[in-house]
Amino acid sequence: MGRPKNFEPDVVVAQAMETFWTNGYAATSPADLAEATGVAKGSLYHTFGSKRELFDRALDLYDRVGVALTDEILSQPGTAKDRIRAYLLFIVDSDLAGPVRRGCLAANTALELGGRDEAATRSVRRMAEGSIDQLAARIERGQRDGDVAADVDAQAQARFLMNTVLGLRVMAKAFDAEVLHEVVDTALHGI
Amino acid sequence: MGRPKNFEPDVVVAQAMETFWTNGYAATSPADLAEATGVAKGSLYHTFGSKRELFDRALDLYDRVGVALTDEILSQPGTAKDRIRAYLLFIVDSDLAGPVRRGCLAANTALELGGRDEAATRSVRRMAEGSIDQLAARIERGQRDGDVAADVDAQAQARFLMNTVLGLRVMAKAFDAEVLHEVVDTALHGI
DNA sequence: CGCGTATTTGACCTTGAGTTCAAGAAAGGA
DNA sequence: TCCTTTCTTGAACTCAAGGTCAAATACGCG
Repeated sequence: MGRPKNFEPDVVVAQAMETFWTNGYAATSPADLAEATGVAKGSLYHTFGSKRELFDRALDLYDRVGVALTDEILSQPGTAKDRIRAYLLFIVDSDLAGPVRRGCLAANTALELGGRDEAATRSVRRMAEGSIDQLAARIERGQRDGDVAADVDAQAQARFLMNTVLGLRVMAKAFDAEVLHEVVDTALHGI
Repeated sequence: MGRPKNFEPDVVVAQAMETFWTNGYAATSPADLAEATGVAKGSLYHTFGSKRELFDRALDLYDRVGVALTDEILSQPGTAKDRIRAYLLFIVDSDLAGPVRRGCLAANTALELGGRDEAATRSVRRMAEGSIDQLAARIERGQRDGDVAADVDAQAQARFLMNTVLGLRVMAKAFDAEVLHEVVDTALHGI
């Protein structure tokens, strides 16, 4: 009953995510979103309530995609060190591949809204903790497999690697591949 | 001749820097700046031309202060590793000390304007390269002093440390002292 | 003292952001 | 078929951002 939607909310969220990712939260206007999604402003508000709610859904999608991608890369065959290197290089290279250096939506959000916006800070923290857990799990598996020394503190290493990833996404805004790859190599010395 | 200024431009730039640092570039309005500095909007425009030019001067001040502070910390007595640790801890702790986690003005700018704004990207890159040079110089001094192994690549380590600093300033938005201190310790393993 | 110059200021202007809404359109059910 | 319901849409609204300006103000100088 009622007129059917003529767009897929999930698709719109994905398109909105791209727009927010490229421009940042504040610099993305409802008009931009309407143009990017092909859905009129009024419809967007009807479906999502507000710009902020749409953003929350976009951030959530970003998280889910990121977790899946991380999992896929880390679980391929190889030592922990190799897989984590592949993970870091993947981040660097996909960042460098696009026409615009967009960095990480979550990190961008942390810096743009973090501190003032309580909810945003919590989301970002939760996402970071998720990534840390994925990395720690892979390091622990490496210890069981015998390719990582037993005395390595997996949790500490994972946090450190998360920190490196965040650094890389900032560095990627201003430095080129050579420098970033060197940083990746240096960061991996501890594993 | 003519009416004298009744404010010190340098002081206003410093106050503007604080405001931009706390709120971000876009989220700081001319009205905010007028309130923070105690100077009317019209006067600000008369003296500085535009919000953007004021921001450029604020960023420049931030850079000069940062360079001086870094130099002071790195040149105090101790091994390279100890001094760099002190530097990292100083950044973390001063970030955590304030009521708001403001991170690094330069990094915030890089993420907020980087990519779209060519001039901002260049400024930030130049500032990062300056910090890298300071760190590299300190490591090389450590090698001459004999407290850093001769086979360490000072430039690569310095870039890596810069990356770590940027990561820390993002992490500081969402994590607490314990985690950040642990990251500092882990990052210093390579020196 | 009055004149020219440089500064100060709040009022004013334009533009666009974020949101709401009334009217119309497309479905199913009676 | 007409009605109800749900969705669509551009117009319209409010508010504030970023910037301009004319009038008022304060100094040095002849």
